[in-house]
This record gives sequence, C-alpha cells and structure tokens, in this order.
Amino acid sequence: MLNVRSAEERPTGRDRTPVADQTARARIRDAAVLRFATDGFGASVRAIAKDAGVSPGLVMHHFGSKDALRELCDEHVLARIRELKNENIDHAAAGGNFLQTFASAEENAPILGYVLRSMQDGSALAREFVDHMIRDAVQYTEHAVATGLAVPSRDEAARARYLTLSALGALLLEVTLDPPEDPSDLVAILNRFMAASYLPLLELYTEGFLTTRRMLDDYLMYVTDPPDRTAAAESA
Amino acid sequence: MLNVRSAEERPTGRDRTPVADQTARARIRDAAVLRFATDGFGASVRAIAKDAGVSPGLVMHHFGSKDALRELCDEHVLARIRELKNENIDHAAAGGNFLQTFASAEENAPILGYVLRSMQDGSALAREFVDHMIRDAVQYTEHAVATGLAVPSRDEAARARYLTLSALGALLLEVTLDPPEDPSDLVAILNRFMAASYLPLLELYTEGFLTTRRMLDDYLMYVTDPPDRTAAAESA
DNA sequence: CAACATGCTACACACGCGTTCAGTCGCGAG
DNA sequence: CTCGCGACTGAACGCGTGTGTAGCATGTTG
Repeated sequence: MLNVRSAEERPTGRDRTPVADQTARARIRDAAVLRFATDGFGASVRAIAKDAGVSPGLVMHHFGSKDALRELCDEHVLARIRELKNENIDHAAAGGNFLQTFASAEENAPILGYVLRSMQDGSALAREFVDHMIRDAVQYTEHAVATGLAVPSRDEAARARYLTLSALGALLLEVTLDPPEDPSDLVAILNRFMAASYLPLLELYTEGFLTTRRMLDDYLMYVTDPPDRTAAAESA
Repeated sequence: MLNVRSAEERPTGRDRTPVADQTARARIRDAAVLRFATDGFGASVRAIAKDAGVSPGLVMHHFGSKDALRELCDEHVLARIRELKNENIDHAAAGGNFLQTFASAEENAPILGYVLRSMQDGSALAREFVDHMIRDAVQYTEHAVATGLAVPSRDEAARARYLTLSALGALLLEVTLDPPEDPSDLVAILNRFMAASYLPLLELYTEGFLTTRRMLDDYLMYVTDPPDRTAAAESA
C-alpha cells in the first residue's frame, strides 16, 4: 500500500516508473498523516511538503486545499483501521482489546497518533471512530453476557458506551498530559499506560469498587421515583 | 501567590476611581478565560480585547504578552478552583464528586470550560489539576477502604489514578466529541453525561463487570512470574 | 526537430496573528 | 494654571499562513 523501499523523492520529472504521480500523492498523504499525528492539525502545509520532499504548491496541485488533504487523510486512516481490524478480527473478538493489537505494531503508530489527535480535535473522524468502538463494545459485552462471562446490565447500551468512553478517555488524557515527542514512542507510552492501569482495571471489573449496594439502590429508587422534580429540572 | 479577594495591588497611582485600573485588568482577564474556554487557546488577542471592550494594545500593556495573559488566567482559574473546593469541602468528601458540585453553579461554567480546554491542550494547568484530583482520590478511597465502604486494592495509588483518569477522560472525550456552542451549555452537557453514565458507573462499581476471576488471576500470575520476558521487553 | 502535455517549483498575494509605538485623554499634584 | 504620569487608542510592523499563478524541465508525440 505504501512505498516502503525504493521510492525516494525525485526532485524533477520522472523517467520510467509509471506510478510517479501516484507515489507523489501517497508520499504527501503519508507525510501529512505523520505530521498531523506529531504536531496536531495546526501543522503547516509547508512542513508537510518539506517532509514529503516536495514544494508546497504541489500539495495544492494534488489536493486543492489543506482541508481537502485532511479529509483524504481521514479517509485513509479510517480505511487502514478497517483493514487492520479485519486482519485481527479474531484477536479483537477476544476482549475488545483491539487497540492493543493494532498498537503493538510500531508501523501503525502514526495511525494511532492520528486517531488520538482527532479525538483531541473532536473531528468527524473521531466521532466515527468512537461510535465504531462503542458498537463493537456492544457486541462484545452481549457475547460476554450470553456466555456467562460478564454480569448483565440494566442498560447494555449505556454500559458499553461508558466502558468505551472511559477506556478511550483515560488513554487520551494520559497521552495528552504526557505527549510523546516521536509518534513511535506512542507504542511505549501505551504500553506504560496499560502496565499502570491494567491491574486496577481488572480489579474493578472483577471485584468492583464499592462494598455496599446502597448507592446503586438509592439511584435506582431515585430514577424510578424521583423524590423531587424541581431540584432535577431547575437548570435543564 | 494568588490574590484571594478583590483587592489587588495598585502599581502606581491615584485612589480616585478606585476600581478603574483594577477593573480593566480583571475585565480583560475574565474575558480571556471565557474566550479561551469557548474557542480554545487559539483565540486571538483581538477577540479577547473586543470582548473586554478595550483595544488589543491595552492587553499587551497590562499583561506583556499573550502567554503571560494565559499564565495569569491559569493562576486565576486554579485559585478559583481552590476557593470553590474549600467552600464545598464537605460535599466533595462525600464521594469525590467535586466536579458535579462546582459544575452545578452556572457561574462556574467558564472555569470548567477552561479546565477542559486545558486538558485538551495538555498544559501545565491540566497536569496540576489532574494530579490534584488524583491526590484527592487517594484520600477518598483510603477513607472509603478504612470505613469498609470500598474494597481494598492491591495498589491503591494505581487505582486512584485509574479511577480519576477514566472519569475525567470520559468526560473530556464526551465534551470534545460533542462540544457546546455556549460555555453555559456545559452544565447541561455535564448533566446529560452524568445521566447517561451514572447508572453503568454505579453498576460497575458495585457489581463489577466480569463473572470470573480468571483474567485477574492470570494477570497476577503473569506479573509475579512472567512466562516470557522477551515479549514484554522487546519494545520498551 | 518542433510542439505539446505535465509533474513540479519559485514567487507573490492577501490575510490574520502577536506585538510595538507614537500619541491622546483625564486627572491628581505642585 | 501648568505639568506629569499612567491608562488607553489607532495604526502600523514583521511574520507565518493558505493559496493562487507563471514558468521551468522533462517525456511524449507528430
């Protein structure tokens, strides 16, 4: 898919190599994904062009505008994610640890970094990605409940959503507060985060946190029969 | 470190119009906090000046630079948070729902928005705020364990950190993916998020998620006696 | 060989940014 | 009253940005 080996920059025109046009586009696109992942979406077209070894004008020539370039990057990243997912669908089905599987390969670090930047940014890509993760989580938890591996919930959809948001959110916050200089460090950071969080996560998932059902029962009582409407609706 | 009440220093001057000098500074500062919360830290000095009803030059005259203005905003927000915390220390001690208590007042929406923007940005303020929340969580959980309200953890610090990161991260992700147009909507969004997440959170905290201890035991076994060192240390 | 097509570059333009500066206004002091 | 001083303004500067455009170099074609 991407020009790993022989495709260096060719400053002036192409000779043989009928894919010259294609590779230039792809080179710029990959450089943009990496730059966006590294510096955020404020990265300049000039920096991307420099990384790709071309002039800024060529970027416009191929993509029309920076926004169009970013949209294409979004599509590319999303397609790559789907690809990786299909490849590792057996692994991912194990426990929803799709992130870990596709972050374990260092070559995917730019993709992961791009997705995280999108989450910081709140773009459509991020929404789509998170929605996708939530839909997957619904399937996983349903399956886990059916096989007796997980306790049932009063609202499976809400639980799947919460579990996904909290897991992704914790990772996002961690990476944001302690960002890697090099996207390839992302893998290391993610591993460090997993190492620090996996025990409390497993504890929480298997042993819970509270010893008493009082808070939960109180809340359930409150939901089915709110004691005071005005207090709940005063600022809505 | 921080000017608690309304009386700041008066660098030069006369005491007629006792608040004229002061109000200008404060008005710009408050406008900056609000703008930063609304538009992020890319907001222009011109926009802030316009909101405050002054010229851009005056902003520089008072604060020296945009970065200095932001640092002062950070200090102001942090001081305000400490204030609110001391006011509601009894409420906050209930269950760590400090966020809810100080987000319930609509007047604090800019403060909350500013903190969330800082988290997106990963600034020092965000780090300090999160660290503070984690330290509080350690105290709360310790107290909860001591009174038998919470189950003990094999690593209290790691659990407190994970619980805090997941809660704040979920909120951050929610707000980022579905940002409010008006910071005052933040309260509504936070309430909506709480409404959607509180049930699964309580379920998870009291009933857990997994029915079997196998994953936890496997992990504990793995930690104390790693089956394969190379796989774990290959990319560290 | 001459004409054309095209991947690509160098340059330029308009814009918004943070920041600077000369100058005005209002007011207390001598 | 005059003076000085500090808050304050409006215009400008320098810079970096995204984005057009003219032109160069090269491969292809009649």
